Amino acid sequence: MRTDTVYKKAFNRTANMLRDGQLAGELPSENELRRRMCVSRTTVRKVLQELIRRQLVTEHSGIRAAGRAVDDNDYYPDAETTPRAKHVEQHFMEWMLRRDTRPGTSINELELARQFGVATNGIREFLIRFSRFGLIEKRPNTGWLFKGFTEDFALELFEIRVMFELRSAHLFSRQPGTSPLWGKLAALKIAHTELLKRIEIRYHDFSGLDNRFHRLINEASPNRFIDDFYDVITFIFHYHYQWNKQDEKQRNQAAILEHVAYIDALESRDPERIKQACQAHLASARTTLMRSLIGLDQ
Amino acid sequence: MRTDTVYKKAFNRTANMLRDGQLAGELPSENELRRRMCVSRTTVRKVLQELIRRQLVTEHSGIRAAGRAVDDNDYYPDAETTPRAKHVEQHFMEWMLRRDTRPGTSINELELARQFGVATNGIREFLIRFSRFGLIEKRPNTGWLFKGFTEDFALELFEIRVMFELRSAHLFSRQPGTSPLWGKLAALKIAHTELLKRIEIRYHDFSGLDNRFHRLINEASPNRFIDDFYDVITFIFHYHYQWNKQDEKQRNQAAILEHVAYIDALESRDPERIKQACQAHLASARTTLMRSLIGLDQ
DNA sequence: AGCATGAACTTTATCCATAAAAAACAACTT
DNA sequence: AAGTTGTTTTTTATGGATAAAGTTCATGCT
Repeated sequence: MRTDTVYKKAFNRTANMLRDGQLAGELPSENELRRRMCVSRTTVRKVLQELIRRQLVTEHSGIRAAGRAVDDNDYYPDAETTPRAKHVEQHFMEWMLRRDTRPGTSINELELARQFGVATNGIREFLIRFSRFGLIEKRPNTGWLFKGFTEDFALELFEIRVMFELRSAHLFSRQPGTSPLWGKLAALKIAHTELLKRIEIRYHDFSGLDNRFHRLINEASPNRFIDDFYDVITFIFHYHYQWNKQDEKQRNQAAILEHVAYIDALESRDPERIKQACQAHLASARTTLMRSLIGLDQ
Repeated sequence: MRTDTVYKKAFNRTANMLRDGQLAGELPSENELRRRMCVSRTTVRKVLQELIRRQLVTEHSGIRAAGRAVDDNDYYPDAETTPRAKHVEQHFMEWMLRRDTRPGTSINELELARQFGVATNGIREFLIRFSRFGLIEKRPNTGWLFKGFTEDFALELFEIRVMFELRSAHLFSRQPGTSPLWGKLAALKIAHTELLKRIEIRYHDFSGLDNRFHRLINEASPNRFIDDFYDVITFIFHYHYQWNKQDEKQRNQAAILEHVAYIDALESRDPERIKQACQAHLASARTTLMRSLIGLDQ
C-alpha cells in the first residue's frame, strides 16, 4: 500500500504552524493552506479532519480556529514522514559505503528487497536512478554489478568537475557588472566570513554554503547537463561525509578560505587568477576525498 | 508475465546457424552453445527441445544433429524477440519525436501504459532511465514534465559534447606512438575512404562508423561520465535521425570528409590543428541537428 | 463572477504474484 | 578431474491490485 507520508509530513508542518502562532484567529481557507504547504487540497482536508478530531483545531458552523495547545506527542514520528523510496536510498547508501561492499560485488534485487523490507520494484527503481552515478552497472536478465567507490571513480568524477567548474567560473566572471548574481556572490562572501567566525560550533553549516556557492556559479550560464552532474556530486558528498566525519571542522575551515579566495578571484575578473583559485579549491577537495577513500579501502 | 523474447531470439539465431551450415555434423554441447549465444543453459535447452520437436534437429541416443532444412516460417517474428522495455522505449520516442508533443506537456504514466499496452511499472522504469537525457523532469506525486526537444536542449548538449571531445582528442593525440589505438585509427580512416567510394548506396553505414570513431577517441583516456554522455548522444541521434531522413546522403558524405580531416589532424599531433578539425566537425553536426529541429518545431 | 466546500474521479506509489531466465546442485560419463 | 546432461532453486521481468494523493466537477455562498 502507498505510504501516507505526504499527509503525515503536512500534518506535522501544520501542527508546527499552530504552535508558532502562525495560524492565530480564523484558519485560512483550504486552498490557501494547500498553496502554503505544496500539497493537494485532498491532503489538506485530511490534515484538517484529523486536527479537528484531536481538538487541535475547532470548527463551529464552518469556521475553523486553533484549538488546544499542540503537544510534543501530537507529532508523527519522523520515520513515518519519509517515503519508501527515500528509505531505500538511505539503506542502499549505507549498505554501499558502510559495509565491506567490495568492487565487483553483484547486487541482488531480491536480497536487498528482503533486507530493506520493501518490494523488489522499489529496489529496481532506485537502482535505475542510481545507475547514472557511475557506481553500478546493469547486466540484463542477470543483475547489477557494483563497480566500487574507488579511487578511479573519484578521479573520473573530479576530472569532469574541474572541466565544468572552470567553464562556469569563466562565464560567471564575464557577466555584465549589472547582473544580480554579483550581488548574490557578495552576500555569499559575507556568509562565508560570518561562518568562519563561528567555525568552532557551526562548522556543520558549511555543506549548505558549499552547495549554494557552486550552484550560484552555474547559474550564470545554465546547462542542464552540468546541473545534473552537480546533483551527482552533491549526492555522493552528502552520503560520503555523513559517514566520514574525521577532521570535519578543519576540512571545512580550509574550504571556506579557499572559497573566499575563489570569490575574490571572480570579483577581480582576472581569468588567470580565477583559474588558479578554482583549481586550487578543487584540487584540495579531491585530495580530501581521496584520502578518506583510502581509509575506506582496507 | 515475463516475455520469452530471450528464448525466441536464441531460437532464431540457432535456426540461422543451422541454415548457414555452422552447425553441421554433431551439435556442440549445451554449454558450448550457451557460450556462443550468451544465454543461460536453461534457455539453450528450451531452444534445443523445440528444435527437436520441430525436427529441425534430430536426437538419437543422446547425439544431436541437424535435421530437416530450416524454412522461412520456422522463425519467430521479429516483434516477439524484443523485450517489453525496448518496445516501451520505441513507442515513447515515437510519441515524443513524431507526434506534436509540445514542450510543457505533462506525461501521464497510466495513459502511456494504456496507449503502449504495458503495465505502468514498465513505463515508470523507462521514464526514470530516460530522465538522465535531460528531456523530462519528475515532479513527485504528480507526474513527469516533458521539457521539449528544443533548440536549448541541442545547444546545451553540444556545449558539453564539444568540451568532452576536445579533451579526449587532445589526450588521444598525446598517446605514445606505440599505442595500438593509432593502428585502429588508421584502419578507421581506410574504412572512411572506402565508404566514401560507395557513398551512393551505402550511406546508411555512416552512423556505425561515426560511433566507432568517436568511441575510439574516448578510448585513449576512459572516463565513465564521458562514456555515459556519449550514450546519451548516440541514443538521441539514433532516434532523431531515424525519423528525419532529409539529406541523409549529403549530410553523411560531408561528415565523412570532416572525419577524415579530423583523423589527419590527430595523426599530425598538432594541438591547434586538432582543435580546429574537431570544432569544425562538431559545429557542422550541431548545425545539422538545429536545422532539422526547426523543421520539427512548427 | 469568484471563491469555498463537498464529492467523484484519476493518477501515483507501493506491494504482491508468477512465468521466464539464470544459477546452483546433483548425478553420470568418459 | 573435467565436461555432459537432468533437476531444483533463485532471481529478474512483467502484469495486476489498491490505498494515498492529486485533479476535476458540482454545488452553494457572497
